[in-house]
Amino acid sequence: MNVILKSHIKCNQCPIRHRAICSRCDEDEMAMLESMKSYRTYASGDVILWRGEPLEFVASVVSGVATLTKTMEDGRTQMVGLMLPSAFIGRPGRKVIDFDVTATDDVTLCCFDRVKFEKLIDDTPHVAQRLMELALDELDAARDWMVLLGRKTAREKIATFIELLSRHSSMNNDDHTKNIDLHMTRDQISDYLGLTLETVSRQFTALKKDGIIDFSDRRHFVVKDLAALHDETGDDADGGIVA
Amino acid sequence: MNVILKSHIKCNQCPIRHRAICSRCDEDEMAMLESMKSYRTYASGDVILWRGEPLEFVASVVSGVATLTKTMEDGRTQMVGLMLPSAFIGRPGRKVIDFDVTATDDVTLCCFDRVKFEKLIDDTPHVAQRLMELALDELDAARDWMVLLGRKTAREKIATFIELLSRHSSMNNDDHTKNIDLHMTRDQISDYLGLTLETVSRQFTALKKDGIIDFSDRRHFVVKDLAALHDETGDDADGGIVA
DNA sequence: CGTTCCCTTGACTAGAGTCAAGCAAGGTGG
DNA sequence: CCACCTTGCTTGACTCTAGTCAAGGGAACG
Repeated sequence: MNVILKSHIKCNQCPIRHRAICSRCDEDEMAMLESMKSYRTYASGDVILWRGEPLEFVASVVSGVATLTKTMEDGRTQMVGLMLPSAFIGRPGRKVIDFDVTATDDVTLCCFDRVKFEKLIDDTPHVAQRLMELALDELDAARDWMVLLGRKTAREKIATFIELLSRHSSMNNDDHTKNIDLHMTRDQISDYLGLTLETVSRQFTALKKDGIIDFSDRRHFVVKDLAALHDETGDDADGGIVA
Repeated sequence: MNVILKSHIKCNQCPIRHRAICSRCDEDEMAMLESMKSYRTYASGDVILWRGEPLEFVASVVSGVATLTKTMEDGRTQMVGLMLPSAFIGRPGRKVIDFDVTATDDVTLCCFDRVKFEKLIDDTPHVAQRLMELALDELDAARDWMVLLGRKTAREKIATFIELLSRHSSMNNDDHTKNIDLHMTRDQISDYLGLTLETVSRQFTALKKDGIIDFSDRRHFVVKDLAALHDETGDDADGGIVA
């Protein structure tokens, strides 16, 4: 469950120091942030924020993965964002958010009181600049995802998703033959890709039958043919659409 | 075709003065922007920027509507943004953009040299702050659109689209019974909604048969039953998902 | 007046959704 | 330690929505 901790990691030892909203800050600005921050941790599956709930804090993801989801009245759900470490949750100037934020892993957040943070932005241009960059990056990602949701087939969606995991995994570990962790259930993947869980399952099976991937267990797989995988994504040869 | 004009509208008479990237600027900052800007105009249908083309300028939409589209190798196209007056095109820190920008109406842009603008952002916090807000607004819109693309039925997509036009039109003109201009062809609408043009046409016909809308000609319609229209969007009663 | 563009409509198809049954792994309690 | 349950996943059979292919209408324009 949700635990609030006083800040105990020094900012200059923080794993997301170079990528988060603070990345452009100088020493004085860092000292200011350091005095304001507090950490919260959430267990896998915890809801971090409910849609419509008043937004008391904004936060950077320090470790773990959180998802943003929107649910329609009848229960249809669409994931609208995947928040990896260094991503920023919440927005200055808005008192509520209109999606649910959920921890898919154990998550640690570096939190700031929303009202104080809004004042900080006016005084600290480096934070606004970095927040602008992060928002524009998110926007690029959202636009790529719109192509996937609006135009790709189920097979292309799954191939794109696997390629994404594979690229992300090889950033941390350059052995391409290593098992990759799916992190999510079939149900969560279907919400991410705009499919049903049955279709996700069938497409995994199909890609396995075609020798493109192989599952060691339900949650871990190996990409056996990276080029063939890419051919199934619908993106062009140089990865253009993802750019 | 594309015409470049020296700036001739004074910023303090500009129609988007209060909403564009300059909205937070003081007099000195405005003078700076005024000296840098130039206008470009495009005719309906002109391509403003091709995907992959080096990005020489960034710009605000002053009048008219531009679209951002991504096209897959085999021609499948998805619109990923609709740029209305005050929207900002281009992003500091990126030399190319990975979508096409097209004028759907006659469009006037207020342009700034990209490199100069990037320097400006470092010196003018009010611009970075506003750009952050605009990016976050775009992000919210993109996330709503992801729900539409991933989870809504054809009928819900069309109803949402019509409601969007209707809301936008009543902002400028509060007579709800007035003809609303579609602005786009069926083909462009289908690219916006992730459908085919035939499905768009059929859903228009269906909504007309059900007495919810009525077409005066191919491009102009009236909403006859706003409540019934909303019921078809799939969004909840208070418009929650759009929030 | 013919051509082009845009749109509508019909007939058919296919891809993904729905409903349902059952399996496997892991956890729990007797 | 075994029986039982739960959760997550797979698979099959069937349905249905939206896509595809094709024909034709009507307005606009040269």
